Amino acid sequence: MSGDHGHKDSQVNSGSKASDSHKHKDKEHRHKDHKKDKEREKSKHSSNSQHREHSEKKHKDKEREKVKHSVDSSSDKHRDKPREDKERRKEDKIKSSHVDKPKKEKENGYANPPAVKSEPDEDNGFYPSPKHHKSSKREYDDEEFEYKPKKVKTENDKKSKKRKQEYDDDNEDEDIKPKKKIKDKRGADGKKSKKEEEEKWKWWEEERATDGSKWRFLEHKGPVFAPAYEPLPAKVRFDYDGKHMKLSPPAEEVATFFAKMLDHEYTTKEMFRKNFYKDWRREMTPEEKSKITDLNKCNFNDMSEYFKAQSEARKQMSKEEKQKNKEENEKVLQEYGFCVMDNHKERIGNFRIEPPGLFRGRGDHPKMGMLKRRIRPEDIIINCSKDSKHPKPPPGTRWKEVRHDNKVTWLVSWTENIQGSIKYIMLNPSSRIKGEKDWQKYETARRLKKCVDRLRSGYRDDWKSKEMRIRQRAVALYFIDKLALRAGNEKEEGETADTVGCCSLRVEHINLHSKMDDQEYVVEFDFLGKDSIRYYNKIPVEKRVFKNLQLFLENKQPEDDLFDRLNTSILNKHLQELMDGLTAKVFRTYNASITLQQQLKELTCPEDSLPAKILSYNRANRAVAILCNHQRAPPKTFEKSMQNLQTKIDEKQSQLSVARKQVKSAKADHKASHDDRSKKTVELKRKAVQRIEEQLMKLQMQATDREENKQIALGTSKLNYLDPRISVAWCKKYDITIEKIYNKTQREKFAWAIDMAELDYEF
DNA sequence: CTTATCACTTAGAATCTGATAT
DNA sequence: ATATCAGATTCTAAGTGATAAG
Repeated sequence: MSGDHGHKDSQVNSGSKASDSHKHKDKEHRHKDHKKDKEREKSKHSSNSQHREHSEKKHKDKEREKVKHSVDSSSDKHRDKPREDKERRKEDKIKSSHVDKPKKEKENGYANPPAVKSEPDEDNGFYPSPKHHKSSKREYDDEEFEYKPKKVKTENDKKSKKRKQEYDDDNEDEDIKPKKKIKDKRGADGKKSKKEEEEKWKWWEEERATDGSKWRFLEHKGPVFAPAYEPLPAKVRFDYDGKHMKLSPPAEEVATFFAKMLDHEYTTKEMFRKNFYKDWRREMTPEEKSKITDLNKCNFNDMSEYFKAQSEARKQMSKEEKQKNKEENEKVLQEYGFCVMDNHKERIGNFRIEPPGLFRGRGDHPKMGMLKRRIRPEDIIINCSKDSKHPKPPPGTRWKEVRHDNKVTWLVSWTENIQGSIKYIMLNPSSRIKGEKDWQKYETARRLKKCVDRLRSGYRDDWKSKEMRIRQRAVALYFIDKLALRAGNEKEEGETADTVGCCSLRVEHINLHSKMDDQEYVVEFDFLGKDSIRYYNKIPVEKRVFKNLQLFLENKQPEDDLFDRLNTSILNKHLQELMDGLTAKVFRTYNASITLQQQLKELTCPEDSLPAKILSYNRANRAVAILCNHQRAPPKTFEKSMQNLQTKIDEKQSQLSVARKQVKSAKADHKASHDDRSKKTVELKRKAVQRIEEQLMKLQMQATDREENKQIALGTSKLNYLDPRISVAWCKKYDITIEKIYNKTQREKFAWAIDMAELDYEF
């Protein structure tokens, strides 16, 4: 498929993920009666360790001998391990400082384990990441009361020169900001200048707080509530058992939620119907309850038709009406869509409270169809600073609470009734508070890059450990690193769909094949991950991993945990010891970003046309999306849109042949007449051919891109996993405008990267 | 330790919008 | 002008991981 264009990099080529396997809708896949009750779990472990005494195979015995469960061996771990690590690291450094790595070197290759370490030895990060040094993190050296944008933090020499020009204006900044803030609400002039300044605010050139506080001043208008329910016009019918029935407003409202989803597959699902019906009944009057006893006898069709007509009517609205609507929205946005945080007006991400409706859980969710209740002001907790103008609850209501907690970033929260979890209103990704965190995330991943070889040889050693828990940890980490699996927290059973990540993999999720086709030691993964997206992959592993997996599987039932002595908390604790700030998810970020960087190097030809370069970029992006298993349902209009494109290509092709003929005849003309005029015509026609060729090329690129992208979602990795500076640098290197790869929203989110990355940026 | 809670990031689908084709 | 479509935007569910509580 797409990403593999002859690169030998293991992240990209690892395994053979069936690209056609996406959503797993079948129920069989999920075992319903998987009871993970703790008692059973525990007893299993103890019996496990007993069982392990009688053996079948010789080499297994040997394996077993080496591995004792931690119960008896927790104290006999190798004491000298840390020292070893240190030594190794030193050695690596020495080597690497002399061996200049060729640019091409794969940064994360497993294929050839680190004979020579290749990381550049530039340890001092060029900006002080707060996560970096825990020690300094929580001390706040400048005084609480004054928020002064200070000069840019100490920078590494090589970077500083290019940043220098930009931060000379500290003082100016400082003066402008308060003024600007006051001016805010005023007329055109104030607004305009404010806008420009705000857009240009370079928070990344300012100091970050080093205590735990997230802000010093926060003022906002509170949330926008869902519009109140408007009862249906009398003519809209609801029929029960063939007879018209007028529902009470509360029951009717919930019925409309169902009616609006009638065309959706959800409403055919047993679980959905059951949950909906149960919650619906609770909204009914006693009479309704006694009359309505069977959901199957309910006819929502007329209601459904009514809503369809409504949305149709909305589409048919006149331009003026639409315009008016738009302005209305804009007004709400201006009023509620922004807040003031530390002297800057910032965009809020989701300022509207989620309207009531039926819960749409993904995959086989036990709660799908339940009523998501309406949120009232009394449910709302407001967070803002004490000295701000507090948001007002709607007339006649009050907030649940107003608090002033600057250790958190949210402005509004409420508790949702399906899972009992808390929902938040937070800032937009373009905000300082999100941007800083994002930047920091990539810096942590870059620190991982510097020590990943050490870590890798560490976990390889651990495959041989005497302790079961350490072996499990090491194999799990190998999967997380090599396959970019998620950590896999435990989930409460019965509350959510049955999905897993690495640490929560069960025996039934893998199959071992000591021989498969022409490969040895193949592990076949088949499980549902986040959002119930299927992960299917066959991947050859090292013999030692394979043997370990066999060991982990011994005496277990399909529904038992593969890594019974491991969970995310243990794993992350371990990772934290290996590197400050390291957690399982950092590997995903690291591997995604490093893969993009490599792929871009490999796939981009400097002499390619612009569309070809864009295709290369998308292919690099796609390689990452495949690695991270970011799938999507093929768009409903996919086939059609491919056809449309093909039609265009055909057209262009015939245009091209026409144009070519014209060149020929023009040439003939010129030969005959030899005059200037005909010569000009030849040139003109040639140009036309060239232009059409280019256009054709572009269309073909587009078609290829789209085809390859049929069920792969690029957005998630682009937005969450790829260090934007890699992309910015790539654009600069090949003289491609940033707009070609980032749309407006993305440019806003990545403003920091666009501003700071130069063409030589290395992740 | 285990479990619960909280805050925050990551995720695909649904919906909207505005450009382009008819 | 209107319909269609693709890309942008919104929506909110579902993860991760830190920390508090038991």
